[in-house]
Amino acid sequence: MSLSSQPVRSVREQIADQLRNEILSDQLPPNAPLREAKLAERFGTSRGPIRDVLLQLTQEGALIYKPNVGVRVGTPTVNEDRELLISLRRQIEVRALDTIWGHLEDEDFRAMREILDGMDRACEKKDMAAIAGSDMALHRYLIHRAGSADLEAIWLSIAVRIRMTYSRLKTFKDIWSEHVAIVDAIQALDKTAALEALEANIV
Amino acid sequence: MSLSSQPVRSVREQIADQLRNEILSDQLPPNAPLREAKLAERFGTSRGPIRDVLLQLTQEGALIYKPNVGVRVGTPTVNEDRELLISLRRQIEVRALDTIWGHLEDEDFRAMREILDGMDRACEKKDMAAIAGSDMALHRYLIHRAGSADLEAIWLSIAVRIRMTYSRLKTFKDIWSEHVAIVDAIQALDKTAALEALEANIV
DNA sequence: TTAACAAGGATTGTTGACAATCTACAATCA
DNA sequence: TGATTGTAGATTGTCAACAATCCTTGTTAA
Repeated sequence: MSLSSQPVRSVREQIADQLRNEILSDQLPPNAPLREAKLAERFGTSRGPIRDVLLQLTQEGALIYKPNVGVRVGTPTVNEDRELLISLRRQIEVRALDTIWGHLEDEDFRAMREILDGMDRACEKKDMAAIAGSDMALHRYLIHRAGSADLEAIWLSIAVRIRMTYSRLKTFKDIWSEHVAIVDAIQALDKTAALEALEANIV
Repeated sequence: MSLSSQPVRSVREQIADQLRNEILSDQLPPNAPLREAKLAERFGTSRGPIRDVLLQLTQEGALIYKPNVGVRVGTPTVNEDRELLISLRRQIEVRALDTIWGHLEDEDFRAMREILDGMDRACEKKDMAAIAGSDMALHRYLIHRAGSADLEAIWLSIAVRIRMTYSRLKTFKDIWSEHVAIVDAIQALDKTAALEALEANIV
């Protein structure tokens, strides 16, 4: 097949991804208001599709909706609640790893390496939105390959609320290295290393 | 204060609750299509608010959306995935119980008893939508009182996907009794009994 | 008989306009 | 001076109309 077989992504999906990444990377900081009309102008649509996106992101946990007032960027979950969410997220990711173990193909590793390449470039450019997006995309790829849309949706809802922080790492490159280690261990079929790398990454 | 202080529920919220209950009780069976125009007629609104509701329920996990085609009722999660969701749900509910333990007031027990009365009436009438709604409402009350909107949203997303089944119980009255036992144990501050009743209920 | 194509109807997606609600600020009153 | 009220502008919520897409059925060709 010589023609591209990339899935066509809907306008809604693209806008949602873009805004989610901006929220996850703090480009849109907690409590920042989002205005339908401005976003419609920014993305070249009418307000209708923007409303859909804002509603989706609200349900995902990225935004807080107030009737007749609008939506604002939500505050990340903290303290014990965050600990519980991290624990839940880990359980889902470990389960996904179990499910896909030994079943990934060359195409899968090609796709994950591609995500890592994007992350590498984002780290070079210190582009936090793209870093956050790649981070999310890699983990999500594994969940997605495990095949349960339900677990994937719940995982997303948790991941969005946790808001990964990168302050524990010294350099941008460390963000990338940590994720490379996960993929390397999976590809080498070293489950102990994969689980360790994965759980060390979700904190 | 002699005037009612009941919170006003938005039209969207009321429609979402009604449809969710119908889905949870199988009145709207898996794979059944939902049509915007028909629902708009049924609820006396335009299609816009209905689209909002359908999008919300889709994100919650009750509906499956297909671009340009519409939404259908989702299929409950089964097998190992369901086991994991039940485990996650239990962890969230146990955490909520910890958080509220010893802090509930007379007003809370009045509210929960009121939900149980509604469940009792629903059982008499064998009204599955109302039973499912009461079941959800009681558990959700506890989560809500624990004070984390994030955990509440994730809990809802899990609960909707699990779809409680009542076939393990002999009579409609058993459904109610099982929930009475939970509230009784909480009110008596008997934590062991509360945890046992709660976990036995979520299967 | 089966597969491919065309057409009509059903339904969703988008748009712009109007109605409803909220917020911020100024003016007035006690 | 602080509290209350009124007003204007910003923004969301809803509506109806039109555009786009899909599904179903019927027809035709191999």
